[in-house]
Amino acid sequence: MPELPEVEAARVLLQRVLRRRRILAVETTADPIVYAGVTPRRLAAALRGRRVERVGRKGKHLWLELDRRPWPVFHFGMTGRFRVYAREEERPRFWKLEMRTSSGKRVAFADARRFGRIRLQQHPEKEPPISALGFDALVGVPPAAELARLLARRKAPIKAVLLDQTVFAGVGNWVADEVLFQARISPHRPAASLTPAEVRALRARLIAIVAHAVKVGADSDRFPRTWLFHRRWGRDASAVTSRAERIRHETIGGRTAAWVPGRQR
DNA sequence: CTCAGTGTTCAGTG
DNA sequence: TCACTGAACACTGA
Repeated sequence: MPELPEVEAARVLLQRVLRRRRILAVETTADPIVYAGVTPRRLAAALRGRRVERVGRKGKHLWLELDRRPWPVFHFGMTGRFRVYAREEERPRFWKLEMRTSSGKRVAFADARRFGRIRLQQHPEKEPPISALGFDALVGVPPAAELARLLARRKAPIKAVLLDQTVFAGVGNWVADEVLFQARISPHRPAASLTPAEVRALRARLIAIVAHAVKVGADSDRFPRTWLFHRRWGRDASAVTSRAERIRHETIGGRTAAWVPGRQR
């Protein structure tokens, strides 16, 4: 579930469970793919006994700020998630790391598909991949004039540019489609072809969509019924919006785009 | 059995 | 050098 709103929901959850608490015990698995450049032994040693001061996030990356560096950095890939529970038997399937806290709770990072990554870094925000990100789509969206300047240099389809994390950090496939749907812009439009009014609309919808999704804890049942989100899944040729407009599915920028030709120009 | 998929990276092309 | 495209990655679930 991991675009910015889902990762922010995880950040809030972890902050609630871990903040100002000590990590008493750490369990690891041997997964050389998800463990990116760090051994289970080093990761456990870095975490055990540490106090969590706060939990940080930029784009789709999340990290724990401990009372001593280095810090663990998590990327969720397609299927990464955190779970909080009380007993070992409740450990989620595909768990990669479990921390037990001074409150007795357990926190695990799990990832079925293994596109997720766990790193150990001295200064996460100053090192790749986080240092290469653009503005954060929740707290860092620039003024319309500056955003227009960024887009003016790009001739790729706006859908592809929205997914470019070096520009819009945190935007993923469903957020990008939702923004273009609500702003009434075709995903095929070269980014540089957007008018100033369209850039303003795109910016306003991005801010509103991300803010709402975060406010409801990324619980999609609480997204407005008019959102494309509820109807975009599965390449269903008969899919329609809440106003009975036909939804088209096609590959743009290497991803499935769901959009409404009758409404997006 | 086949295919799509909430993401990123890398090789190849122009 | 840079922007862009498409394949590859690993695995589940429909």
